[in-house]
Amino acid sequence: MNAEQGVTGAERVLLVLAALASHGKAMSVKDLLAVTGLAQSTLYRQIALLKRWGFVAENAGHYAPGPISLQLALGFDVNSLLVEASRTEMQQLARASQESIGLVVAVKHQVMCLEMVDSQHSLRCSFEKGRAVPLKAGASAKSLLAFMADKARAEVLDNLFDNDPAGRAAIETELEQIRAQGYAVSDSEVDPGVWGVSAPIFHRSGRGAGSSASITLMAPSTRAIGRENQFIDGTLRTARAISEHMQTD
Amino acid sequence: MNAEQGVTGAERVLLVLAALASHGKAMSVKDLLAVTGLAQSTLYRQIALLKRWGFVAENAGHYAPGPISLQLALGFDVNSLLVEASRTEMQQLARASQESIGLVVAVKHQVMCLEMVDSQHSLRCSFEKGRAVPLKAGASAKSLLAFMADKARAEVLDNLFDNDPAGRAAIETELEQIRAQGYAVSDSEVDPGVWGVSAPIFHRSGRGAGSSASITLMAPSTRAIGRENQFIDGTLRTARAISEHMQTD
DNA sequence: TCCTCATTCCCATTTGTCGGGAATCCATTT
DNA sequence: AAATGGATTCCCGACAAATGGGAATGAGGA
Repeated sequence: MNAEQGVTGAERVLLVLAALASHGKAMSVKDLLAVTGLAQSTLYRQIALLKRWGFVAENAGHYAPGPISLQLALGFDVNSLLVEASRTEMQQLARASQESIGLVVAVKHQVMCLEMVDSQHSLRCSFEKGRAVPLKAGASAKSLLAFMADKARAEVLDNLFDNDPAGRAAIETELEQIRAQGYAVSDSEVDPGVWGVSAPIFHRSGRGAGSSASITLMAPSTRAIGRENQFIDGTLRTARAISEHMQTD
Repeated sequence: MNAEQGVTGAERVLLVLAALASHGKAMSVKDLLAVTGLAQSTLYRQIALLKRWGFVAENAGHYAPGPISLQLALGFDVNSLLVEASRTEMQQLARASQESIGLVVAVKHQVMCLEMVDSQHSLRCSFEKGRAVPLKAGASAKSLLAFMADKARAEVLDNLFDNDPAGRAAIETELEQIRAQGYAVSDSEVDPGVWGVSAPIFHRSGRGAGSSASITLMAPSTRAIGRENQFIDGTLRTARAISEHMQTD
């Protein structure tokens, strides 16, 4: 039994990198101090290290991910079986539904978009590859939470709802229901006017049989009215199809 | 045993990440052991850490960059003043020359492509964003080496030519000449049939006034014949224009 | 069945890291 | 010009944490 909570040693470097990644724009040292909670001298040491390796770049006192990030992203794309296996199915669903389809995963306490096939409508919901939002609300987040490993879920919820036992309880029961029905729905839960449905992809990674990826369909609420079942159905079917690809490969 | 001296603590994590980044495809533990020179137990500890944070992903015993890479890449794009400042100029040069233009930087011991504007010809030279090659040969590499800080150059050359004093001496004098003329040229030096010219971009980052980025024009050797001066000229002009943008900001 | 490779554990040792605080720089502001 | 505030670097003793050797286990492959 490992006590995993204390931010120790090497973890501090990753803490800084992760902070830069999720912040979305260049951060000052002050920002980083606040976000990471590191001591000043420690922070500077980590920054220097990361800079030396090309993991962060500096612009006049502001820090952002460095050039090696591009290389990493390239490596991710090339090697992601999941994205590979999903692309075709996602395109089919996009064509059939005429709405936007996303492939999302849970990373730490965020839901991140790995791949996106946009709707052709001029009014469309979208999301960039690599963009992330808190793993807290919305169809994607709920679907991911519902079907992730119990321990991992507890860890996330402990963190995101530590000051809100009521909200915590509410989401727990909602997740229970989502597990029962096999998908999650949201309406204007994160962004007003956006309706979404998300279903889990199961891939047996190693021993665990959990899920940490989902397929999400997003549509303007106005276009979703009356077509909820069609959308839900298609999303479920797509997620299942991808799950099967992941088994056999 | 590690050839380098400075591999300490937190650096080991980055060592693993960097190895995955530059390898280009998923690596087995055995590969990583060989490349990083770490002890088995240490390596596994680093991998576990990186996995926990989403920096690496695993597929049946093979490791590759994880999803957070996409987020990092996004952050890099958004915040790279250099790329921002270069894009327009690069497009102009591409239009004028009808050849491919790349923006490259030196990262550790590699030359990495940050941005690329492709030629319209069906026979074209190209290079993906994020792709990297050894900082050893070719117009881009030589231009970067020639104009980088003395200490950094020494560090790279010490490393890449440690078994080849003759090659080391040869490139030193070549770099000398490149510094004098302000640009580097190559012909079939890395890839057969590819001609290239590369000129440095100067940006005063902090106190140092060195350069670590270059603009490179690449063309099939056959199309370069007789147009060398035109290409060299255009590349120099473009690099200078970008340098100026970087000053005034 | 034997051998290779992946993965996990244990533990004594030592090595590197942490962070408080102060000193520098630098660019503005007053 | 002096002062103010942020960024950045340096120093150093105490402490905790990481290292890696080795062995054990599991899974395939040949």
